[in-house]
Amino acid sequence: MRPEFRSTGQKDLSFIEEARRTQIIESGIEVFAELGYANTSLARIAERAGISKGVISYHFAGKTELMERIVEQVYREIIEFVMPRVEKEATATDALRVRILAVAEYMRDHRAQLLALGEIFNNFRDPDGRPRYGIASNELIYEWQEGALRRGQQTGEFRSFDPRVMAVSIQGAIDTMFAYWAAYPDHDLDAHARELADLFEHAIRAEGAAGR
Amino acid sequence: MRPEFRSTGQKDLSFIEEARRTQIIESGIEVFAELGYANTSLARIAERAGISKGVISYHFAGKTELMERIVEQVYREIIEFVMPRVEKEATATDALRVRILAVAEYMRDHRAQLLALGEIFNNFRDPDGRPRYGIASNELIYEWQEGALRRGQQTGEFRSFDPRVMAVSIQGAIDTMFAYWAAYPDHDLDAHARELADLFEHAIRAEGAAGR
Amino acid sequence: MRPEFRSTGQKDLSFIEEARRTQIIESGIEVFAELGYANTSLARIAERAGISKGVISYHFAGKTELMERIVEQVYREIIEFVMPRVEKEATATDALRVRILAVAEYMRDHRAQLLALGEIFNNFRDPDGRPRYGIASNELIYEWQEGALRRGQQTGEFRSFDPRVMAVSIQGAIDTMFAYWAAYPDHDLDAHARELADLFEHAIRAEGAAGR
Amino acid sequence: MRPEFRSTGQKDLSFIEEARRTQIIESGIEVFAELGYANTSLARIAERAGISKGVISYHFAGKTELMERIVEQVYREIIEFVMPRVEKEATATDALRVRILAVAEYMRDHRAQLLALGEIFNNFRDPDGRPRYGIASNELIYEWQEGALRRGQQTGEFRSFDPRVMAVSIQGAIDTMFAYWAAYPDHDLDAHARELADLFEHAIRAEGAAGR
DNA sequence: GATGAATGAGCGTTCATTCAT
DNA sequence: TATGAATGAACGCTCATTCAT
Repeated sequence: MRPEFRSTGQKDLSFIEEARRTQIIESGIEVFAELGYANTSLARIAERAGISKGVISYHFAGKTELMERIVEQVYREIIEFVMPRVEKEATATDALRVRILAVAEYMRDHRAQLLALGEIFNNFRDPDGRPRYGIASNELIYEWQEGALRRGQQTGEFRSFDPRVMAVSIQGAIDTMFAYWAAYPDHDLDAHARELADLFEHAIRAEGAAGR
Repeated sequence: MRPEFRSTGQKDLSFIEEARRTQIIESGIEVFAELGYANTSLARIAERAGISKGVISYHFAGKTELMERIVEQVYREIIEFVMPRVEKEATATDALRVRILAVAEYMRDHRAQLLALGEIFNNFRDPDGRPRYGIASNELIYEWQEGALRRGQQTGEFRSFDPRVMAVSIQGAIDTMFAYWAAYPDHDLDAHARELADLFEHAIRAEGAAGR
Repeated sequence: MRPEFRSTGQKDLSFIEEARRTQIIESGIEVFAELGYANTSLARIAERAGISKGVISYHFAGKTELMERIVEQVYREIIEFVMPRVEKEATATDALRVRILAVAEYMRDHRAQLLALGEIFNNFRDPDGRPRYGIASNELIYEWQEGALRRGQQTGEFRSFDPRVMAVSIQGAIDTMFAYWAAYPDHDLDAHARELADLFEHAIRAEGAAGR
Repeated sequence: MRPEFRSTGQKDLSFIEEARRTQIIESGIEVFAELGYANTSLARIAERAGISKGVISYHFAGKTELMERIVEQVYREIIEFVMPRVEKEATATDALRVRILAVAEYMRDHRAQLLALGEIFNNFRDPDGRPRYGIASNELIYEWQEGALRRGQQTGEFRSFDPRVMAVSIQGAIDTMFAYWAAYPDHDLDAHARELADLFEHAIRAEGAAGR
């Protein structure tokens, strides 16, 4: 049994331990992405990683913890990629456009990560049957986007609309863009992203404002 | 075992047979909706229907066929509900608005059906691991919507944009509306639908056109 | 999945179902008796019964239910064998003697049953780690024996002593007799039982009373 | 790996080695007592001891040896506690009484030790499935007690009875006293022991002898 | 038409043990 | 001395499917 976390925190994870966990997480991402949630078993992940099945149970408390770590890691990666780019923008309009383009840019090199994230998000349930993640996990994103939209409305940049519905729709359009590209890898992701940015620019700008 | 071949086609399904299949499909929809794809087994569906497990295998070739029938039925219901309403509209703009509102109206009374459809769409895979449905199954919808958008562009009603991306985004926004409402049942679905209609009206109308 | 009990109760268990359950219970008794609690698995019980492993899970809710059924059945058998014999006796002294002899008689032909019962009694624990049975399950026996002893004291047949301690010790001596005989099958069980009856007769009779 | 052979015997166990073994044995006793045989794993013992799992395998040949050492130690402790007290008594009657009282006294402060001993005694089996200990391990005690009883019979102190059955029953009554008290910690252990001494005094004394 | 019964593969998990460091 | 890491077998259990009745 792997020792529990000690007082000094995660740093106590040895180099080897950390490497194995990373390896298992990456194999897990690949298998979730390729085979889907229902066909992903610890045995298959172990096989992919070239290790024995019990190793996963040694490094993770269970399948549950492995999935949580996958979600955590991918989520963090996305945010760390997207947020700095967005925060550089001056206007709310530009921030929204950059957000869409940045996510698309991240997608291009992290197809498996996002597929795995989706599989787990949509399917992982607690023992009582309730979704562990699901759309409710987007709450932080919704709130952040809502705030940005409200500010755009206050400056007069944006027209009047329900910021929550708009925030939800923006995220939905981004997710849909990914799903579409994931299904049709030849689809032009960047062009799609630019179209999406245009779409929402037209959708939210104040009535009198000129187009780009 | 139920005979495989019948000379006169579906009409040979006796009344009892048809009733059983309907009963099983409805129970299946409930279970998929409540427990999710990974927790839905034939045993649970049979339990819900109050029948023996073997009955399902008797009436359906397997879990696979049951899921296909569920998808078929729900899909057909939606189309039969939405299309007549859409086709009554004269302008492309109104048709889009009505489409969104009609789907929302359907959602209100068919939460389980749409949840089940989503579970199967997102998770059902062929033995080789490839998705059976997935976003590619929206192709017909995309093409229909694309055509409508193109016509709007030709009449000058709509601005210039990529009709495929717009069609995909419209469908994504509708799906997202459902997922959001399914997670937050107190959410005002009709208001959301109206906001969505406004959103896309602004997003697609020709530059000089007036708002509503 | 085996259907749940229905309103009309156990009689709904079909003949085959009942036969299989009996067969599995008997195989379970044999395996618990031979290999001990820790070495008894559903796989070994199935192997002994000559059936596939899953059959047990089909007929019993789990290992837990199987063990409960074994305990129930053996317990009931013992009581049904011993009680009628005891109740025929007139004096408390004779009743005690007959109880000991009757249990010994039962033991002779039900070694495996009693070994299995002991294994489960001593080892079966709830998920929280607390013993499911254990000595506390003897409470009914203790109370019954205690009552008989009290009556003997009231009639002046027995001397003064703590009836609970005596009841516990009688049961303990009987259990020990079984364990000793189970370990040394050549040991003379009947002679042991008679010695035990004498032992307790001397131990409990009123001071002035004559020996046998 | 720890060297197997040492020329000078046990004294070669370094102080640290001895301390570790003691620590592991004590943790093992606690875990066996609390969780029972089937739920006791080396991992849990190591966790209780606050050491890595491999350490146990380093200091003991395996789980087998650890259990043997636990049995040895507890057994020795009991004998060292009880025997000197018993040997001080002059009459066989008093020796028996003192034996019972002394064991009860030991129990009071060594509940875990005796529980662990019982778990291992009743469950530990050789790879071939046969009990390693079991009631047969009481042989030395039986013989010693048998001898004492025979001497009492020769001096005319005791009546005629089968000394082996009596010895087995005495030990059984003592074990049962412990089990009962272990299950009901509020039970008055000393009163129970005194009752037990009275019980056997009445059971074995020669017919004409007076009570206490 | 319908069922109860059975199967065998696969699941996540636990375990005692081994071994390089 | 001591450890972390890994292994592979076995565990209880669930599942879709098959089949005789």
